[in-house]
Amino acid sequence: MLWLRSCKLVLLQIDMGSTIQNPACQHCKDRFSSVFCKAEQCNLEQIDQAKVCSVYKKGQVIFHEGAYPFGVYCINDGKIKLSHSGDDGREQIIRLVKAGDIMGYKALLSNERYTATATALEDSSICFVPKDLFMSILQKDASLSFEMMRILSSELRKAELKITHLAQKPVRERLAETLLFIKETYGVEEDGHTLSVRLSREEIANLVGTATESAIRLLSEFKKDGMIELEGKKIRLLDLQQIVKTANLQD
Amino acid sequence: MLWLRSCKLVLLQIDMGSTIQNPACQHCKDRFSSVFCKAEQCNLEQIDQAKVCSVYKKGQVIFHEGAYPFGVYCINDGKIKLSHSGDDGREQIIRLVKAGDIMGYKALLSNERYTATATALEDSSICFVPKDLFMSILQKDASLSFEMMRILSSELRKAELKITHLAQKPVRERLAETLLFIKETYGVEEDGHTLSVRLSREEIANLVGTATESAIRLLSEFKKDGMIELEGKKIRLLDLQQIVKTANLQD
DNA sequence: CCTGTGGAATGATATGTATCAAGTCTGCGT
DNA sequence: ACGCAGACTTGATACATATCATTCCACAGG
Repeated sequence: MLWLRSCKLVLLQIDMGSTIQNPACQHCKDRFSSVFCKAEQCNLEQIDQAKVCSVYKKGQVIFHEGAYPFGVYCINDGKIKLSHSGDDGREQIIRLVKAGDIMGYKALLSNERYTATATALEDSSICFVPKDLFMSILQKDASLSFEMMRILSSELRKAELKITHLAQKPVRERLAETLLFIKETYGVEEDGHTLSVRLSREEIANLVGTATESAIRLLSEFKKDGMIELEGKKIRLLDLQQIVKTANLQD
Repeated sequence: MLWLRSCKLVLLQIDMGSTIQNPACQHCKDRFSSVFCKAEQCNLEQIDQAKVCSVYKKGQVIFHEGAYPFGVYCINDGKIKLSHSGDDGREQIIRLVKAGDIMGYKALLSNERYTATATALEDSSICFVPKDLFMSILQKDASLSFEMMRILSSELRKAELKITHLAQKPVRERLAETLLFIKETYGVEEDGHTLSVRLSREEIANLVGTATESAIRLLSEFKKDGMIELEGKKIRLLDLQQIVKTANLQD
């Protein structure tokens, strides 16, 4: 019983991430692409004062499905996955989050518990803005509200498109689409081809919505067809045109 | 060439719906459940003045995927389906809209074209609020903005859940879930069992995300198992507990 | 009344994907 | 360097679901 409690304590510590010197929002390299770029200057300063910036190691959980939200998270640097865990334990990746993005706003706005778990895909530095402050600024700052609505609308549009594709497209097309989506989201390395995230095959499968083995098999096929190149977790998109064609995108 | 143009004119006329006596928002039976209930009184009056209420017949299209939005629609009475049409022409129903709900806000907020088509499931009376007015009120009225964000968040949550289920659950479970969803949305008739919408088998399939024949077959099974009763397009949910169990809902 | 039409139902069959079961590889801690 | 656990890969097989074809049925129009 004793070890259990101390174990929990350790976990808690891990979950908090380690607090680092707070970098000023005004100097954040993503201040022009983030939501907050729309906020009024005075509000931005308030956020800057109140926020807490932490570093999370790869694999660490930032927040858990079912937990109550106490604020929003703004990614300073790094890559995060947001995922639902289905009834049978299989996870479904709902969103990929990058620097400048915020997360955790949905639960906050609808005043419910988190419906997804946020996990760091690599070491990441993340700012936390407390609920009360965020909500009160949202009340006063129309352009921030507006930006939030824009983001929500855009996420909703993407989600609805994903529903349609999940219902109507075969795994092969969805996998090709997912590769393009990863490229859109996180970009490529200097060579212009290698995706700049390292995802496990299981994660790719959970993004596509299929079994791990199916994802592996199709990736091998793509490789055989010369569309991609595989080297461990590195994925190089060689023939982009062919991938787009395979994805069979119309809308 | 001439007949083509006149044909288009006729279609346009149909699409507009027929304008009727504008009922006052203040007397709308759904004014307490709609988004606008949160709007400040003065703004509500403005909306009331500017809105145009029209009647659409069953099967009529209110707006089309790909068209530009000029305002939001608020359902006064009736039932609407919102659907994507996939690449192969099959439609995916993404939302069922009822009295008091609004639609068309997503395209408006993200300033893009409609990504879905709205079709009346039965004769419906729908109010149209022009874009400029809606947007300008949104700028001033924080509580309306807030309510919009709440709605968007909630829709997003539902969409993400649907993604997970579509990826992980078999058709049988999704069909049961869909029946419950229809009940939640539109309710039942006086007998307490019969769903109060008439949907074609194809529409049910498009809601579940499966082939029409599969939906039909499973509905027959449900009937054989005594969970439901079928009579043409009427569906009676007899054994709710069993349906919930079949849906296998955990989250 | 017949007849045509569109939705509904059912059966036969094909096929994509999941699942199970071995293997192989790889990185990591000792 | 070793060995071990976890990730990856590949193959064999089962199964759910889509697809195609046919029949049935209700209903509207001539």
